[in-house]
Amino acid sequence: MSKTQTVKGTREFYPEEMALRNYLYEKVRAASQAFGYQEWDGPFIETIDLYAAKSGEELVKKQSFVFEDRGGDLVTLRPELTPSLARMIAAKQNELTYPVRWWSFGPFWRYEQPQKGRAREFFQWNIDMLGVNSPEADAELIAVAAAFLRSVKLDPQRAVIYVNNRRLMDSQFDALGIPVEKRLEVSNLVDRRSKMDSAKWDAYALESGLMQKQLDGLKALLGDFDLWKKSDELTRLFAALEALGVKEYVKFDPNIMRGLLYYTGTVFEAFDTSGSLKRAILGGGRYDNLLADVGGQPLSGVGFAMGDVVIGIILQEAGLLPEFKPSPASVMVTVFDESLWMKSYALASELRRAGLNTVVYPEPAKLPKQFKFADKMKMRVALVIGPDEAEKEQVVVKDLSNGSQQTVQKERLLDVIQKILASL
RNA sequence: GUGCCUGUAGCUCAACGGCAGAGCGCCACACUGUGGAUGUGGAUGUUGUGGGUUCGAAACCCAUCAGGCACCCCA
Repeated sequence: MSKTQTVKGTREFYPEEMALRNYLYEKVRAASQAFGYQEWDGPFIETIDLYAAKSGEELVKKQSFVFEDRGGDLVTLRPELTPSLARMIAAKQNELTYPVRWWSFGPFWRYEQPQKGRAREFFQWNIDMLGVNSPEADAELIAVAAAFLRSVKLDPQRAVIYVNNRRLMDSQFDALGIPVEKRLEVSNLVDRRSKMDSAKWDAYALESGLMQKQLDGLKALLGDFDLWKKSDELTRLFAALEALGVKEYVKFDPNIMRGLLYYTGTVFEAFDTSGSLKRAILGGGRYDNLLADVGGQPLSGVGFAMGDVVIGIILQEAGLLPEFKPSPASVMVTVFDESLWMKSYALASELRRAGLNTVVYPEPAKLPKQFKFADKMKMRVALVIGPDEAEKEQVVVKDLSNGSQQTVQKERLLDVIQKILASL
């Protein structure tokens, strides 16, 4: 072990991990762009004040990396993106073209206890639509999430997006006579239910001030998976999801509450149903009042976020990651001996100019060693220029996937290589 | 920030308080014009770190760091 350790909860991306990160980025971009969303980003460092307004005390006081800069101002590594989004939208509120559809994929930091699925430094996909307040807009965001899940080959049996609606739950809480000031506590109670055994949970609920009748009502509520039919918003949402072709990924669940204060309508969370992780893959919902806190006019939005850590573990455990290819080059030119060294270098250069990613062995070495290297780097084609070939302007082309090889004239070389690369 | 568990070779793990080991991987050779397979040989290390107990510590105790599980929160 080296003497200096990494900072707790940070992550080192060796080429294999970097490939996974780029794979996620690629799929995130594809899903976002398929629905016409524009890529954007905010600063990685913000003032602490930006988050003080709306993010919730927990996030600001306990989970942010806060520093005093050299000028004495308190700054923080961004723990989430939504406040930056709100400010940037507010700053150009009257010149943007609505609806705004924006997505982003970048680093975030939270000072948390690292464990499986949670790091202090992570990458997060954020995607939002602003300026339209409708269940159909909510459905579009859920459809983007489903499109992503589909694109990484997580099928609806494996990944489910659970949906609920804050307004629906509020009206149900009203009916039970649960006062507004108790809502947050009840929300937390609901969030906790799956983690406690039911007798304990009952006792805990009563202890927190619910009457027995309210508790019974609450339990009936949380077990009612047809409750969505009472909500016009959710009825429209599910109709839209069906039209968008993603209905099989989505289920109504009255137990989905979500802790963040700013959600006002539809809320949703995606989970892996069969893996070892019980953490949300992604989560989001509708928010209505975000811009007011940064000085903008009221503007409604809907969006969600997905961290790279949980989805990465799930895809790995499910065996859904594409095979890691160490070298971005598929072609390697061997160096036969010192006298032919520069011939190999020249050939490699020619191939690169023709658009082929090409590795050339950096020194003369025994051929077995060079071939072993090409094999380990999972390259597809190895080229040899020995004395015989050099004399006749030929090159030996070996297909490393099956061991077959042929000697070709240099003019035909590109064609032959390209044919091999094109075949599976 | 709190509680519990774990930390030994690159990886997965073993070793009763008594000489630190195995499998896989790695390197070399068999193979001086050809990778994967096979065989032979080789190197694995301040037992996370620092202290203590003991004739003797990888093991027991304390501290510390890191990881995991739960709480909290959440992507």
